[in-house]
Amino acid sequence: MGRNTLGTLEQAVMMVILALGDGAYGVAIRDELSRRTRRDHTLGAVYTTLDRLTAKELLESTLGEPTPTRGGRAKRYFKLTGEGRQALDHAVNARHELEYGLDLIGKGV
Amino acid sequence: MGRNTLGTLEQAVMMVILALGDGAYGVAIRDELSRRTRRDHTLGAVYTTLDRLTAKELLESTLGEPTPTRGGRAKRYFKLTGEGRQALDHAVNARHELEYGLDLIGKGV
DNA sequence: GGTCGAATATACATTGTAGAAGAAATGGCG
DNA sequence: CGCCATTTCTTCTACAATGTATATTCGACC
Repeated sequence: MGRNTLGTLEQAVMMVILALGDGAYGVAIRDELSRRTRRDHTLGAVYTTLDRLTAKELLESTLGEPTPTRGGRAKRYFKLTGEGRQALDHAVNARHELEYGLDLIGKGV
Repeated sequence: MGRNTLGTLEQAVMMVILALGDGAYGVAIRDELSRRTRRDHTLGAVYTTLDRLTAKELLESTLGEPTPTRGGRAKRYFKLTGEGRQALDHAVNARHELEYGLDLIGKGV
């Protein structure tokens, strides 16, 4: 069984999906991601990550209905699978283990 | 000035270096890293990361004295530069921003 | 048809990871 | 004493996985 290690962006995207709940589709994910990280992420980067996570079965997606607005094409909504949830939890725990005992000057918080 | 984004392993290595203080050299870093992440990291992986972070001037290193024990070759000690400290802080803050408001405490789903 | 929101395809750069090889030190034995 | 096996640590090299950007396609309005 291959260990499911997660990259920085992958983790970020998964967290954003959790934060968005329903309503987590490509463009919204990109926007929220950019907002939270204060960095400009391109749509391509986000979609590529979504695809890869889906291929690893850490995410699953469903196609929604078109919305009656100009350009209102059907959106693809993403959510974590059980496995995805587990992988993210593991990553978060590992992270905390690493931060443990360190005084990282997090002033922004 | 290129943005200094940090990968998962890069951040982990930097945190371990902070945790080790003096005494942060290749092998010790590998061991502590493996212990904290509960994963087996090879020396090659660690040294490559150390090299790259040094090239980006996020780390600096000094060569120590040989120790009078069998195989006691001189060790190379690493520590964060100011820039490295800054980059790590930024990464940690971004992370917190992402975790903010999420219920991530995974009770083994 | 034009253009707008959304998604897919493609290409290349950076990071992650492993295994093998090279260097410097000591200890033991002929 | 000289020398080589052994130990510890570092460097080199190669390839897989992630990160990132740009261009292209798709479908829905007006």
